[in-house]
Amino acid sequence: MGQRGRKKGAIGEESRTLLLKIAADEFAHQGYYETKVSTIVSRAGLTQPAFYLYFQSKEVILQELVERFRTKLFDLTHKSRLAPGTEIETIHQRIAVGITTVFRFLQEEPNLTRIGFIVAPEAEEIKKQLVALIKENLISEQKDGFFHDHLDMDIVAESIVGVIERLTFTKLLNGLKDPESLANDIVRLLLYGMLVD
Amino acid sequence: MGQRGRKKGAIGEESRTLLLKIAADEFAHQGYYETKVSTIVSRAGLTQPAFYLYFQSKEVILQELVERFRTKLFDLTHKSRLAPGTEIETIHQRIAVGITTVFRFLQEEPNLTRIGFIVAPEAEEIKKQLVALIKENLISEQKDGFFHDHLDMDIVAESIVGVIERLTFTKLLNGLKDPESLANDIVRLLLYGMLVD
Amino acid sequence: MGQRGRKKGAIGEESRTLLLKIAADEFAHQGYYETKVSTIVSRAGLTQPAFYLYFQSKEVILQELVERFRTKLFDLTHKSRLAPGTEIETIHQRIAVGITTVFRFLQEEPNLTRIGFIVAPEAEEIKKQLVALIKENLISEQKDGFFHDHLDMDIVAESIVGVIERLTFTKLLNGLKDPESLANDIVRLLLYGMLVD
Amino acid sequence: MGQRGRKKGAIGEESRTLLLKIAADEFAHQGYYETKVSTIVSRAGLTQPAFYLYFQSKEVILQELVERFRTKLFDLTHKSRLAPGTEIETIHQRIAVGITTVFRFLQEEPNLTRIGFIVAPEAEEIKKQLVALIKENLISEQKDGFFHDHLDMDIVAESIVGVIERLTFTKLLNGLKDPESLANDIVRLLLYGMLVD
DNA sequence: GATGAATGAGGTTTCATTCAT
DNA sequence: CATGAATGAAACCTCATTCAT
Repeated sequence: MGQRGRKKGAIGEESRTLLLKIAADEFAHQGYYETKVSTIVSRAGLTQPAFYLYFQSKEVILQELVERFRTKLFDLTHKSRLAPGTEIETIHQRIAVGITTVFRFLQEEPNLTRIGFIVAPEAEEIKKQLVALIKENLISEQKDGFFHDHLDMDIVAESIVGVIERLTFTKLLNGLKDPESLANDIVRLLLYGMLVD
Repeated sequence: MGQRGRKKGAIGEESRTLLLKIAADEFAHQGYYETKVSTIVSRAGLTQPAFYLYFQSKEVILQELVERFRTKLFDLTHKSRLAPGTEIETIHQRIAVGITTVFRFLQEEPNLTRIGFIVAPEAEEIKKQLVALIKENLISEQKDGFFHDHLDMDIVAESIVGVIERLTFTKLLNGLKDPESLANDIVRLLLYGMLVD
Repeated sequence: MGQRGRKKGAIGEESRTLLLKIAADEFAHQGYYETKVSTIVSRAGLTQPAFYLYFQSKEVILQELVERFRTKLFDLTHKSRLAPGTEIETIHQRIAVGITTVFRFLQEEPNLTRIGFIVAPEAEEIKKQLVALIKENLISEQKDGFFHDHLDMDIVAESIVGVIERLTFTKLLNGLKDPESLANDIVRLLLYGMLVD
Repeated sequence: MGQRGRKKGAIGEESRTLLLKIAADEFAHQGYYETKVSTIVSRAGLTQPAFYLYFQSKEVILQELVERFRTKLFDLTHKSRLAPGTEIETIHQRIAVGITTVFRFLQEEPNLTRIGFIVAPEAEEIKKQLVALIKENLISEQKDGFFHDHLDMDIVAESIVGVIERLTFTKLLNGLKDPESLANDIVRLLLYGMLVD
């Protein structure tokens, strides 16, 4: 399809996408309230009414970004759960892979990550869902005898999410560390503990 | 005491304190932007100009609350560091006590906690300071041979703060868990790990 | 007739007519300002620019509807005046027939009626013309000795229009009464009065 | 009370009253949609936010005016009903007095009248209430044998309101006729009819 | 004949903040 | 110490209308 081969409505779709991208950037870096529709459109080379051609309101565009984040995040965690680890994998490896996957996604979508974890009104809800998912996995592995019986997997799951969140913003998104090594750090710490025996 | 029996200035100080308390509540529960000066003053039984008698601006009153949080938090962690643990204490106990102290404070000041950890623009900075403090302690204990050499104490400190933050909001501030047991959970998890040997 | 069998322009005329009809409906029921061009075109299955293919502006389409109403209304009253009543007719009958004719038209064009009587900026002007017409008739009949000399036919004509307008909206357009009986009610009331002799 | 004797809040009350008065004028002459808050406040020598100090919205200030109209109108018709006509009064006089009272009020409040009868979304409702009130009176007088049995008092009441409305705008509010003579015209017409016996 | 895309202009409303008393 | 009254600034949003295809 040549440069004149634009599909019907292609240019509108482009504008919409552009607005979404810029909005994500603004929301991520300025927060909801400091993000002005006027800024978004002017960065897109458009005027204000154009914004309302594609989104009902400022709130709604945020929602769209949040849903995008939520969906991708849970799709991915779901998929990674189904992907059967090779038999040989140690539990360490299996968990590390899961966490790596999450980190990879967060790294690929830094703006959505800031939005979904911080800016969104539903941020807490999203994290809760993540906790629930992780907790499920942990419990099944606990039943399999991998983890101490006395561990409260709710607390552990919350902790993991707390750690992931913190390291995401302090080490991952600023390029200080990569997904793999971060995941490894976490797994090693949590599995074996800090104490010298 | 007659209507003129109030000590001069007392009532002003009272109003100021009241405004601060209400502002903390509003900021904590509505966030900065959804907190309206008009709401604060009306809850205080005052009028808008009265607000500006005590605080230069909405931003400034937030600052004051943030500084209050920061100061208390670091005073406390400082003091707790100086308080010499009994010789006999295990490392487990020593760390647990430190974390308990932090949790106790956060629990006593739930509004300031939300403000210092979430609402404040300097939230990240505050957490970084906390990380630094914890990291110092950890390194010294690592040098004393308590912890594995290979552990990156920066990551560990970040993780601890991440865990503390998360558990504060999901377990502590809503009364689901108390400081001691939370601290214990954390210490046990981090010191000994999850793995069955 | 195949899909290309339409006579050129036919479809354009159809669109124009459709837009007019829908606009009449919207103006009649929502008023001028609550009627949105976007609504009109979308109800017509068209897009906004299409609207401007047929009408210069929202104001102009209203004008066209108003003129349609005005023309029809005065055509009809004119014609009904020329149609010679049978010699035998009582004055009662003659007037009743005139009013019936008006009501019939208003009933057939409820939307135009609402527009011409309420929505149009020229509503007052239109009613004034109607008053003038009626007044002329009345005066000639007064000269013929049918009506009391002392009656101010200006007031009477205004009254008749007032009554017609009110009964149109409260009894005619909602189907509560038909043109004939309404006309009769009016004529009886005005000719013979309410009083028991 | 001297010129410095202003009661607390007096000046605010003045602004509010002024805004109401100007708004009434604007609504009456420009209609709701062509009335701009900016015009109202600038005519009052104020700025836009001042408007919202006294009224929640443009819609609400219209409502307040409408209610003012409605209340006054019905208060007055109520009172005039209770005021016992002298025994000696003819039915003609009694009715004329009632209509005169209404006209006097409409004349005193030309802006509210335009608002209540034309501009208000509830205009129709208000007129309906007026019709109901008049109808009641008429029926009781019909039972007393003053009026023909065959008259449908619903139609008559609607007619009276139609006439009042029309004559108000075409004869009363522009000073062409006074309340008394208008009322007389109406009563004479409706009671005795137009026909020469 | 019709559309996708966009805009100019303007309107209502909100809120932190200040002035004069 | 406090208030009544007001404002500057700006945000979001709507709508009729047009341009280029």
